[in-house]
Amino acid sequence: MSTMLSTLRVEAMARARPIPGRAMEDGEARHHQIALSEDLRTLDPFSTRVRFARNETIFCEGDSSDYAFKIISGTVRLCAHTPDGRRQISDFMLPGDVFGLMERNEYGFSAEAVTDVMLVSYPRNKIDELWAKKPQVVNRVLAALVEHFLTMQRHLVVLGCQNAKERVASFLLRLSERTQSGAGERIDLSMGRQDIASHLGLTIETVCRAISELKREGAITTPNLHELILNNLGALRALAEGESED
Amino acid sequence: MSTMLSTLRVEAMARARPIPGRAMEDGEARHHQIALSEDLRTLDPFSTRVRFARNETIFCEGDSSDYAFKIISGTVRLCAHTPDGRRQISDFMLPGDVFGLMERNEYGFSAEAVTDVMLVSYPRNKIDELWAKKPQVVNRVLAALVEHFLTMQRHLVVLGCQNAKERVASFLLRLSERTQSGAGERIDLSMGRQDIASHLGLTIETVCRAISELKREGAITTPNLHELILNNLGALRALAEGESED
DNA sequence: CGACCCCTTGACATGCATCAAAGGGAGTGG
DNA sequence: CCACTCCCTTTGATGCATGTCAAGGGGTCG
Repeated sequence: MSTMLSTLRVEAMARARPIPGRAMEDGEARHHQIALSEDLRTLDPFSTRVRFARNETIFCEGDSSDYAFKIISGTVRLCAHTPDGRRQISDFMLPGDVFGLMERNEYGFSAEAVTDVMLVSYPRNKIDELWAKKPQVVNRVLAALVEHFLTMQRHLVVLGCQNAKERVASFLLRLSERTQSGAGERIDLSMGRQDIASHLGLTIETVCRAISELKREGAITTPNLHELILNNLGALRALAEGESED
Repeated sequence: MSTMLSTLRVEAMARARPIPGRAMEDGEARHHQIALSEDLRTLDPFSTRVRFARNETIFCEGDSSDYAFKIISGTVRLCAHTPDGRRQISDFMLPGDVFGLMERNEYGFSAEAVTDVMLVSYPRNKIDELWAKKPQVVNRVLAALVEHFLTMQRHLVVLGCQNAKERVASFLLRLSERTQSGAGERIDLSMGRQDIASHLGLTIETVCRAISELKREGAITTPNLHELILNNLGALRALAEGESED
């Protein structure tokens, strides 16, 4: 009952299944995140609001991991840089997301502001104190880690198995699931095409062509550069989930 | 001191730095794994030895996650299957490795025997009881999760940024670091070429060609199909870590 | 010895990267 | 308010790395 990871599983079960398939998982992800966010709120007296401008670096891989961050507004990219200048964006963080929480002494990746962002920073030592006092916080952290984990695993499949159009479809679907849970269609594409490319292991040109093709097929519409409408979720899912659509 | 994640970080620090660069990280990974393995040993009375034959499925994605496993001997692949039959091997598990530990109700991936394997299975509920009694076990699990995490992140870079030869070089280096920590050269390539391909997001032919090319260049030697000698670690590292080698 | 399975190599096809240039959109200065 | 400029996106032309298809090679097991 009050055991450690079992609680995590109870939490996951307690949640009524909203939609079958992937959407459910994201629902759980958000659920855990909200719980975690609540925990962090008790640290508000020790937290600081920080602002970063577009393209500013929040921290670098290897920096001493003295703070965890929660996003108030804006978008952040988490990325790894290789010695020869290539980079891989492992994920984007949106408002409400927490990052830098599960590091060792040093951050394992860099964090950069995609847009102007407002963050709350929580000092490491206060976080440690918090979960020394409240063991159940550890469960939430574990839960969040496991979710993050599944997300990365899905992304491994994207990078390992999918072609350009499928990758873009996967990306758009996940973005839509993260922002509106409903079948809502309008997506805020706050990151540039180059960032999407770096996330999907493609070039900017290939991303553009894939988007254009989806537009031509009527699956999506782009009212402007940073906004996008999903007209045909079914077609996108067929692409993203690898169903042959003959 | 006896706080939760801080302990994890103390453990990581306490370890003297063995070798610079990636090897250090793997050293820490092994360290955590050994600690975790020790914890599980207290569960031995409840554990069962299980044998699986080559290519047998240990569990499927979606199965109820009633057991965690530790490998005694043999190799296991963790993989995701897509509806249309493609698959992505997220990682290989070697003797000493533990898997299935951080699942929710259901496993998030499938596990299959690459070779004949001998496993120890630990019942979920006993694990829960263990870390209800010994909170420091949770730290080890967290530490292991974080390590696993960094591993996946590095693999994201491999899949997102590297070409075929670089991928194979990365794979061989990691394998060598996991098995012998020294500059040892002989690697046991227990998995088939097709499995390597599925792990690296390539086809079997491309993997073969990359290996052949590395052989031609003298970087490696293949005494037989399932054994491989690294002759030139420097060249392989240059490839894997993306240093321009003009 | 033969059959099977997997690996290896070759020939060819193609999807994506690369190179190049034109097309918006937003901010700035006249 | 318009024109200019800059930055990013989009589209096109071309080349290359890797996928695909096909044939042969080598080891292992019956």
